[in-house]
Amino acid sequence: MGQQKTAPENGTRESERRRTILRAAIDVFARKGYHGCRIADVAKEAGVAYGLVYHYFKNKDELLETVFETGWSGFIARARAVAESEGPLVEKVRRIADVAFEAYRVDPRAVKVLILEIARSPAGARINRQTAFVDVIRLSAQMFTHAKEAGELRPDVDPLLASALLFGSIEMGLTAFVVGLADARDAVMLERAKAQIADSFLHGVLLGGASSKAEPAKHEGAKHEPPAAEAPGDAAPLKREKAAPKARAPKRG
Amino acid sequence: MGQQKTAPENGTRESERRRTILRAAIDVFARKGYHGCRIADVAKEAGVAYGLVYHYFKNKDELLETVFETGWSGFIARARAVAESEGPLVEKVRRIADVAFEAYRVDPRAVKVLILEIARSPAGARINRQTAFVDVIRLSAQMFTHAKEAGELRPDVDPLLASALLFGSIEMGLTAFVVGLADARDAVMLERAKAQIADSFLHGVLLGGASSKAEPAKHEGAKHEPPAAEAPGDAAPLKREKAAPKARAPKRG
DNA sequence: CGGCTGGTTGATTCAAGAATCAGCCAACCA
DNA sequence: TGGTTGGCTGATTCTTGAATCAACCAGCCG
Repeated sequence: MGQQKTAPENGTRESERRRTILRAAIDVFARKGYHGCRIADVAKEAGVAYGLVYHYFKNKDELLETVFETGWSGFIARARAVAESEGPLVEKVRRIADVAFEAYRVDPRAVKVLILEIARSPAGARINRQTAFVDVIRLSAQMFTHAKEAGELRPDVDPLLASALLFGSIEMGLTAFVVGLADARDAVMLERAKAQIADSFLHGVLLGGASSKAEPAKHEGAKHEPPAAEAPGDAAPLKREKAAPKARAPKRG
Repeated sequence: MGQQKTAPENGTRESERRRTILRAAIDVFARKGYHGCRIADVAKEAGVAYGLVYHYFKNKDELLETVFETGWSGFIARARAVAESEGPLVEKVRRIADVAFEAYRVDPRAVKVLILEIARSPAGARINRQTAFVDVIRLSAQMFTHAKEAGELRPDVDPLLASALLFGSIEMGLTAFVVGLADARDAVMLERAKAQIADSFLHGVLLGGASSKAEPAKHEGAKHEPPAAEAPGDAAPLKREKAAPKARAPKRG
């Protein structure tokens, strides 16, 4: 019984096929959404027989669950590493934003599924999903608690809420890209969005508030001056044209 | 043809029954999620025959759509009113947070559905949903653009992104309650959360940043001192116990 | 009173698609 | 070479639940 169905157990002994299917699932979910696609779609995308999906995954739910765990565990591990590391809060917040945006840059599809399908979705919340989501927030809440004790935070700031706000900002920032509100094809924009999220969260948006002056805006030593792309003609340089994705037609044959 | 099926037309001439069904739909969606419930559930909840649902709504999708429009239109109208009003940005931001939290206080179920089911959900994005969501963000982005021109915003802040962040914060703040991370039964907590969201967004969370000193923290003239409930023992006063909601068992008879 | 109208009912129909299963085939071993 | 194993196949079965529809009933009008 060194290898039974639906259980890869040891991460390494994971069949090539299984991974192919998982990848296909991510792509299909990202394209049509969990409910909007059939197992057949996943199988086809993976170039594999319908039945094989069930060889590797107990059912459709487990498939989504696995997609989730795969993607999420990576993120949470990195986030945890940052949260539990030593250093000033300012730095940590920036690095957390980093982690999230880097994940998006590397695999936007996966992030899309995570954000759109899993993070919320109460339906079939058989698994952690919510729990896992809540975990990161708790995790970083601890970070804020420590920061507060160290006098880095305003005393009237609630750590749990601050944590929720940080991730809310990050999530919505990413959502803007996922949804096409902002152009995701431009790496510079991702970079700027990331920076602004951290900055706004830390210093607020008001003119009066300490601008990034107090801190080097970038910890990569790059531009201190906004890039030329910053055309002030239109006030929303992140905006762009985008055709709405075509939804599947109603069933009627 | 003064009144054909599935079309209430004039808001006022809306049959009592129709409203009952809509209400039931909100409750059931909030409890089980859109995909997790059958029309039969809605009918039962409304105390109405199965078929009647189809008398008033073309199909399940239209039902969700209507729930959405009903709830959302109210919110967007208020938000727009605030965004387009005169006054300092600080005030506007606070009032927008107000609108959102007030909506939640009045009808948490409806807000839950809006947040969990509709705002995201790419599946069946037949209608606006996303679009509508995007609209509010665009709307408030204009507000930020004006504020920026008026010199109220830091120059390096992108209006569109700022808007996304504000609503991201609000949404995640509410989500914390929806999900049970924070205790929603306490009006004081809602009040505090609301205040902190606006404050953090405006001034940031750092100690160095201008605290709410520059502005009266509350525009309702109420408590300037945090209530006694503010036990500093645990660093996360918003936390509370909560049993996980029971999910429907897997189909297997 | 008897027939018409329109809201109401819920059993029946029907399609979608999840899950199963009987077996195929390639590799490997005796 | 014949037999065994196990990844793999995809037509078939079965369940679920959306949508339909024929009949019902209450009020109303002629």
